[in-house]
Amino acid sequence: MPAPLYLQIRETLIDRMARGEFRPGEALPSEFALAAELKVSQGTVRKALDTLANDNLVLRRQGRGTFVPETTVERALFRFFRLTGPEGESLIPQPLSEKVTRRTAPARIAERLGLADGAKVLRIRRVRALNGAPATLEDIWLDPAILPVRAEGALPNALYTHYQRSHGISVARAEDWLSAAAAPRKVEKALGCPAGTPVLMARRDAFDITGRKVETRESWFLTDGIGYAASLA
Amino acid sequence: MPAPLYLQIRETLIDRMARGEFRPGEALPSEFALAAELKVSQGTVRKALDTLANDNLVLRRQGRGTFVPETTVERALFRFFRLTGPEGESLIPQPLSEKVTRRTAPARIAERLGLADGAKVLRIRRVRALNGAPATLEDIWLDPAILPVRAEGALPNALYTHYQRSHGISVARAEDWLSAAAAPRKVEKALGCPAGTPVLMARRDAFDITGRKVETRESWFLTDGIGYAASLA
DNA sequence: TAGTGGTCTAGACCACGCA
DNA sequence: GCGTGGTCTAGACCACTAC
Repeated sequence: MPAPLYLQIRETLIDRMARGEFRPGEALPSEFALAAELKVSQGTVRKALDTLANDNLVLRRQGRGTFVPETTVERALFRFFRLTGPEGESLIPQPLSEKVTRRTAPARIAERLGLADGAKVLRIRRVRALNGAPATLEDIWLDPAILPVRAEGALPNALYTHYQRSHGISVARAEDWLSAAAAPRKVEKALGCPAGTPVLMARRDAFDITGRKVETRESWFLTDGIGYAASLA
Repeated sequence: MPAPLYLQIRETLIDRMARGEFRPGEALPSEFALAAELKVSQGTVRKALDTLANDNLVLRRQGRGTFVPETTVERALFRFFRLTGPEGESLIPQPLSEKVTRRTAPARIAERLGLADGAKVLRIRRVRALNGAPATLEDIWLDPAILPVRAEGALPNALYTHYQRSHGISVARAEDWLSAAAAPRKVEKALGCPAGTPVLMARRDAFDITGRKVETRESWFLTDGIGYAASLA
């Protein structure tokens, strides 16, 4: 039994976005144009576009068109940066330091990125401040075959924007796994907190629009008046 | 400008579910029956039902009908209990102890429940085990005017099932706010962990289908091989 | 004014569950 | 076999945007 037409069209459109035929910020063809091209009714195209809009894979604006989302700094920060104040106020992280290194993947990282044992990967280690004080240490691990981030030159605060602009990779979805731990030594040093301070530890896998894993990271957060907001529906 | 028809119908259906006209586990009238009753086309009713299904407020099953979701134990546990093993394996909490008390609301709780300062509330304090060891302490705060949970008799493991069966309240949505802390004394005592153990602290507000806040809770989790799973789309 | 997505309708046929 | 929701089509009109 074949998948419904509208789901086939959905996949077609995802493919075309992924291979860069429709680029971030650009409008897709109109519903009628797509319907004519794909030889289905406009209603079927609409249903496909609705499911994409629902997953934040396209942006529909009445009177204007259907757009491939741009990973703007604001979007990246609000959608994928979940640390807020106690009443849910957004916080804006301030970069303090960052360093890109090429190294052999630790076993757990190689596994999470689906690479062979001993593969070379890139690690971005960065420290950011919240409310003026150093509060986050992030180790971001990348497969250079997918995201060959260059070590030279400062990276922007919103990494996902950089992935899209410089490497054509749009992060569409992420899965976080949170636990509490005593700050490891590297966190103590980076954030200047006392030995054994309880910190929020987050493991994240991030995926592009085709569902491919493009990043894995390990982050540590000082949660003094700060928390990770999650919504369950 | 009035809201679109299908949204008005959505609200009508939510109202009717909330006032118990359609009960959990029961089927709603068919699309055609609703269309005839509400004097709109079947397609419009369908669109309303689709938005409800999308928010998990109804359950659609081809060939059978559209159902008001029952908060089964499984559903409550999988949807609103987010602690998993490192690979995302679900864990099933085992109740160890629980106590319901009536007391004056602490200021922060009164505020979160929208009650006057000094109002009387119910507190359920319970301890549960994961993987065989005590791992969670939960303080659940209720407005007795909404959820007059009785102190006598054991409560089921899945509280939200109890809210629905015994009080007609269906929890539809929750917002969690997570931070890390050194275990407070009550957590040390309840879970038997050493002083100062880092624990995951979760603040939750839970809402019914009409959007009314029906519960607030504060939980502490030992995260040894355990984490809180969150999905960002 | 022209073109876009948003709403609403009407009707056909399909896939599924059940008696 | 019948009733349900799921898919697909066709067409009308509205609301918003751009020119």
